[in-house]
Amino acid sequence: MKSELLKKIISAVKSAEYNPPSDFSVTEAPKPEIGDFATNVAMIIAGQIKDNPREIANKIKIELEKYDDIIKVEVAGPGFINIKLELQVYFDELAKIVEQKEQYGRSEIGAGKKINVEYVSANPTGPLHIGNARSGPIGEAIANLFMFLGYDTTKEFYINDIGVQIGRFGQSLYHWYEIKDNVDVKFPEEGYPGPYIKETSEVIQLKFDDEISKISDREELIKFFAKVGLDIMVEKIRDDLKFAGMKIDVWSYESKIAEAGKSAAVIERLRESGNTIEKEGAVWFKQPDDPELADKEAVLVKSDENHSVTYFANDLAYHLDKIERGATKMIDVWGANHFGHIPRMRAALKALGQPDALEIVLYQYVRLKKSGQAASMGKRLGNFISLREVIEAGVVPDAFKYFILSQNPNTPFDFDLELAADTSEKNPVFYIKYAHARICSILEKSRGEGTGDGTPADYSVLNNAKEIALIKELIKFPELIEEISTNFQIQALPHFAYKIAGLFHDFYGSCRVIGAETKQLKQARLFLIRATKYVLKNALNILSIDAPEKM
RNA sequence: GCCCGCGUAGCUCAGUGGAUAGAGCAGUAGCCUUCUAAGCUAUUGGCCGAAGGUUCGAUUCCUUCCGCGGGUACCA
Repeated sequence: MKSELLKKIISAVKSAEYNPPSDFSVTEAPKPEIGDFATNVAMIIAGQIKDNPREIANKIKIELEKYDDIIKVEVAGPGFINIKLELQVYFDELAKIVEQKEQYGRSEIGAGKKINVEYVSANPTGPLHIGNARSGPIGEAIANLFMFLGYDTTKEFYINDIGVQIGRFGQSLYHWYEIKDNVDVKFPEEGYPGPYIKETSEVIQLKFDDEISKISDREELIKFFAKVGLDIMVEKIRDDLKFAGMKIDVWSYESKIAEAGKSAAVIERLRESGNTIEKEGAVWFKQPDDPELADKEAVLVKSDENHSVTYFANDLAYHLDKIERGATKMIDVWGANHFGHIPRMRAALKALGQPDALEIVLYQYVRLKKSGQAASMGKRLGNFISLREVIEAGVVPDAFKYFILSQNPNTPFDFDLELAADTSEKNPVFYIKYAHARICSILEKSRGEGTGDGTPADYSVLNNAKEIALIKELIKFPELIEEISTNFQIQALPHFAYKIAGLFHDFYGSCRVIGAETKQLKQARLFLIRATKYVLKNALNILSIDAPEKM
């Protein structure tokens, strides 16, 4: 709708004999009484040609008034042009929602394209805490959104099951076994301090009693503890995600990428194309010829005795693996601690001929708030709140998702568990769900009364301001979805759903549907609330939030 | 030190080069013989971190400073 208006404005500007500027805006008018849309085009032109903006606006106004579906054009303030459209334009769009039903807002722009969304990917050295869990709803929603736009979408979790951290994890678990024979043994210096480590170690000792007794070598035992501990943690993470209503399609293991020789192959490819150097006993990624890549050098193969491969090299191999599996675009949802990883990944992918394949959505870490003080949280710090704790404390999964998704991923936030549990039932998500349930209830009560598919309603009886306001908001849905698919500002979607719910509740309060004054009005309103239901349901589906028929 | 992000109501956060800066929670006062009161109505609350600059117009863009977080690993 807005894009059509944009075309008309450009052509009106031309008719008024001005050059349309490239960067003017068309926005919703600040108040419905003023108009539907407002544009600053005249002021931008005025700035360019040093002329009076109101005069320019008046000339454009004359041209705009020639369009049939524009009923009022006004020049206001310093040179805004406020435009009011024929209501029929909105009714036509409403008819489209009713006609397309759950398909409204869907598109085929993604047809034939494959997207891989990688999210959570928490280190399997502990349970899923709300820092990592923040990426869950974000990744889930982004993946759903692309699916909605017709992309073949895969949701993926990458498990970093090898490397230094896993070694420390194994040592930490082993410690609680070793200490039983030797009370003086010290906890590993960079071990994982959380109490779950001791609990997990005891579970392992009990469950794998036989196996443990057969291993005598200390290093082998540590490896054993790491391996089974890892399986336990992955299972736990899987359960927790499921518990919170999130569904991962593919679980990929770093070890499998490495064992399949994919990391070695990537390193070899980079070597052949002249993108590596050897120094200090290690192999580095380096590309001094390209000014963009020149300072992005990073180690691929370590100088240690095993010449072990870095996380970076494995991650590169992993991303190429996703491309090999068919992904035309990869979206990674990464925590802020991966910030430093971005430039070298981009640089190396560019060197490998995949400069545009990777999009990264960065989210800031959640801080823990206790008695007014906020503190960083992490597995290595040992002071975190797990996702499960949050849910068990009374924050229902849908409320958690809404809470996370309604914020810009790039904004850090402070989480207060008690407050969250306390206010969970007051979470705005219920306001949205309630709107959906209310609609379902009305539709149920009026079943068989002209809501059938083939009955076109005469929408022109909808002339209440609340009805019009609701329609005007509903029809923004398709453009909003497409916008988010390019800017990843997912928080706009929950806010949109909330606004729809608010407009509906408002409408509900002053307009009767079943008891409407005339039959025509009742029918038109039934169609209006059906349209509202489709849009709400689609939005909630994308957010991975349940849309209940009853509450 | 250097690089990136953030700083908006008591709390948690939206928002934007434009016309009076928003929401939830918290507070105050009302509304259920009527399609679900998980709702509605009214109301309190802000030098949009500070100072400069660009602009017809800055909370938004630029510079400096302050505060917080992250990065600056042969951790992930």
